Amino acid sequence: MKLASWNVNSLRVRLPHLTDWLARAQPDAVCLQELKTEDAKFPRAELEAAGYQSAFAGQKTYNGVAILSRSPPGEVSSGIAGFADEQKRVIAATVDGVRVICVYCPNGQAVGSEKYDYKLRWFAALTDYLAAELKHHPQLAVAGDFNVAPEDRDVHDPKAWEGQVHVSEPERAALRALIELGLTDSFRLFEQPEKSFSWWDYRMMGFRRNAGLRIDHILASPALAKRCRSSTIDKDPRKLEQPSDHAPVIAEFS
DNA sequence: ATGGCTACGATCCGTAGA
Repeated sequence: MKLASWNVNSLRVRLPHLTDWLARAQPDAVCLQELKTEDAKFPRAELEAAGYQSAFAGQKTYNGVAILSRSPPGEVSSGIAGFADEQKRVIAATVDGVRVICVYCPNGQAVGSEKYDYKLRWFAALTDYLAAELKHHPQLAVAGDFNVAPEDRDVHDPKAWEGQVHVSEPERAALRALIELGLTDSFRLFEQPEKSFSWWDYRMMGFRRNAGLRIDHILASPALAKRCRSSTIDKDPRKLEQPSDHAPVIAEFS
């Protein structure tokens, strides 16, 4: 099973890139974030024509998540059970026997802000939710935009970013708490190039300078991690005209 | 120098992302 995650930063704008990429990369399932579109405008037919079924939870302008899959998605649910949230950031479905949970974690804006507090509360709720999901689904993947760079090697300039949102210690601790449920960062199961990132700022020629962060992750449960055969970041779509600021991340399972 | 792009929705800029 080839599983991918991609923050598309507007599904409407990125649909041509997405369908081209699906045809080329041939994933079995894809988690999408930042659809920025309401459900009534979700391009279900176009994606079906590309060979993918869709489960989605969208809203106007902001957020929005989807899971695309070649096989029919089962047991679809959205949101975090027990955590009331207007923002559409989580959708889950069972695909080919794997519980796939697609997440768009809050940005946090700035350390100490209201949005930062929300980010930390959201992570705590997600951790409780995943603990319960893991009990029911030994084969489980959490894939998405976590908006946290786990370690300094996931940051192009750790000194410049020190203490900032996306790398601050409370955020990293929140991600660690989630990982300590028994999840594995699939990317780090394998030797990787130095300075591997999944997001680059649109400004200041961030991509050309490789001034990026690795904030998009595919986490695997113990049983699923054993099946992981590769984990990569596909930078090619970031090179196109009018790209998303994120690149797709991919993990393959036997 | 705290900016720099991009997308959105409603304009002719503000909000948000990261």
